[in-house]
Amino acid sequence: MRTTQYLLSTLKETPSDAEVISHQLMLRAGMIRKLASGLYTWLPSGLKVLRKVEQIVREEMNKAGAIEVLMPVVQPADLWEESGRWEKFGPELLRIKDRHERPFLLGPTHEEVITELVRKEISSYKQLPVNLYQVQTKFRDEVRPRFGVMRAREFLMKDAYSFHLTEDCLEKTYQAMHQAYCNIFDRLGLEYRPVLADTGSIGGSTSHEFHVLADSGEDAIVFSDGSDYAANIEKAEALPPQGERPAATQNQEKIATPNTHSIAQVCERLKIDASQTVKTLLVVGANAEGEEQGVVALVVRGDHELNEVKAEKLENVFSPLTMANEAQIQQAVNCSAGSIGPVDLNIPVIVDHSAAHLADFVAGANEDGFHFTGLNWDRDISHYQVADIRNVVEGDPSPCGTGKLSIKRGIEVGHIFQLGTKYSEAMKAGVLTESGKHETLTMGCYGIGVSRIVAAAIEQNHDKFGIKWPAAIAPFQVCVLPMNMHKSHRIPDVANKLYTDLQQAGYEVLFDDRKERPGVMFADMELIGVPHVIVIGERNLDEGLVEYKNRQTGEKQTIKIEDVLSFIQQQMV
RNA sequence: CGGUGAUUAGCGCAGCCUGGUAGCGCACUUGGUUUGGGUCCAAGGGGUCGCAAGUUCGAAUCUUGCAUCACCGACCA
Repeated sequence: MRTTQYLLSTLKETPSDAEVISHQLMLRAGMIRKLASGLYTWLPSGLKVLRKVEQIVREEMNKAGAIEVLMPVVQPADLWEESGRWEKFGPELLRIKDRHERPFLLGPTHEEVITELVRKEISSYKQLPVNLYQVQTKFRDEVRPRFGVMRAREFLMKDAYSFHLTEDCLEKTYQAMHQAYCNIFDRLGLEYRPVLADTGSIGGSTSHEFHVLADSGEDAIVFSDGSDYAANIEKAEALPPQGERPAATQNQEKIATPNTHSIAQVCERLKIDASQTVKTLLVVGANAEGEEQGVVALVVRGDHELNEVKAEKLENVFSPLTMANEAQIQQAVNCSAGSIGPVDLNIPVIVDHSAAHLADFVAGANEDGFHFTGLNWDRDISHYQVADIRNVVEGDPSPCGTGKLSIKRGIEVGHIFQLGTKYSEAMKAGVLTESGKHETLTMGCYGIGVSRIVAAAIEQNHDKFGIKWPAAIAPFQVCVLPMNMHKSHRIPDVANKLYTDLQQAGYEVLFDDRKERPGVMFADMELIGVPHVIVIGERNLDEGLVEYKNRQTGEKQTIKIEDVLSFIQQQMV
């Protein structure tokens, strides 16, 4: 491709609303342009990368025995009413009506559609198992789209759905998908980890997420240093502290702490560590039917954080987890949020293991401007339950029993679930077994965020000059940069020949034939991240040489013109 | 959905307080200059100042409403 015939669209300045590096570089390198909040146009270079990721995903899915289909983006509401998600899905689901006022939606996912397909097309156990996938545009009306295509409203996703008669069979396909995902991320050349994950609102039993490791990642991933245990922090269990709780040595004492609302302020005033305090959070409670009812107090150590996923799984806590509002707090404890404590509450109190292990601790007195010191469980606070409701922290013992936990950031790029019968039951998808009995299908589902991978790859592979594409997904493999081409005949002759030769050898070559200064060319090619750069200048031409520069390593060397093709071939291996 | 802020040329911004001919840098066009790391000089094109209403002789500027966008938080298969 000649740059003069191409839409290069690089930017010198960084657009002000791009926060993360991948978003900035994708805009600057001319890969994407924003159309509206969370909606992006893919420009030629961006699309080339997107298609490469897509193709690798497709090849590995096919290799793993999955079969490609393509389902509509627009889906009829009645299917979602059948599965119950028309009601359950929040405002993230974009609902639309057609000209006949019939309700439809833009698909954020395709469980309903695939289950509808399978219940019609598959009727015998002989047709099982089957694993169907598509690469399709999804739409989720995110409350707050951000970070470019990393969290866009419209995005490209590969989603696969498998159907089985037995759990064992599902397990096999699940393992095959796990392996396929590892193959995909290996081929993409990204540093990634599969981690244990929460199944979230989708339900089901086993689930793994695949994370690309990057400091800018939105998820916290925990690792054991003594085993290969890895989990999303949402899922990682905090083990109860070892040994007996220390004995009480202090008496309960109420002290005045005016204008002291946060744990940090309390610690400052009392000259104590946050780990000797507890914080008490009020959340909306739930009755036996899971409907909103009253408020519940959740108590964690002052230096710990509430784990919302764990909390909303508790029976008497409303899901999704909702913090009590000011009116509810006033009604329940008659003080403001900064002064709540577990003493003498007439609402359910759920205490984290670590908080329940404290002796002589500090907490709010349920009276504005006062705290208790010297508190002790059972002696001062009687009615409470103990549960795991906090996030693990660096150095906690690993739940697998070996090693200590460390925490890294990750970008979720894949998620695989064993769904079970949640959708097949609601939508009556089953087959006749060998014995002629009707049996409900067991499902798995497997997603990969294709467009998100592009951003994640940049987060992990860039420097101050621009993108450093992994070989497998670079938009071009080689670029040919003639220095001051218009001033001589020799240079365009050599450049044109190299361009043609490399192209004929099957490489995607970007030939910068613009009448630009060298600096502009270098800067643009580094920004776009072309891995192999050939520079043709008068300087080396007398000796029949051109310069080669490797984008990844930054190494430069001169090579003979007639060796360029074989040299590049060598570099690609 | 709450809090904050923004909206002026393709991009980044100034002007607004104190109403009076709409500006700067980059980009773009033309000519020259320079030529192995984002040259320099000159000339030029491009804006119903987010939308609507109001105040005023006169509104980018003051008032009100609306819209869009962003950041923080909540939210999130």
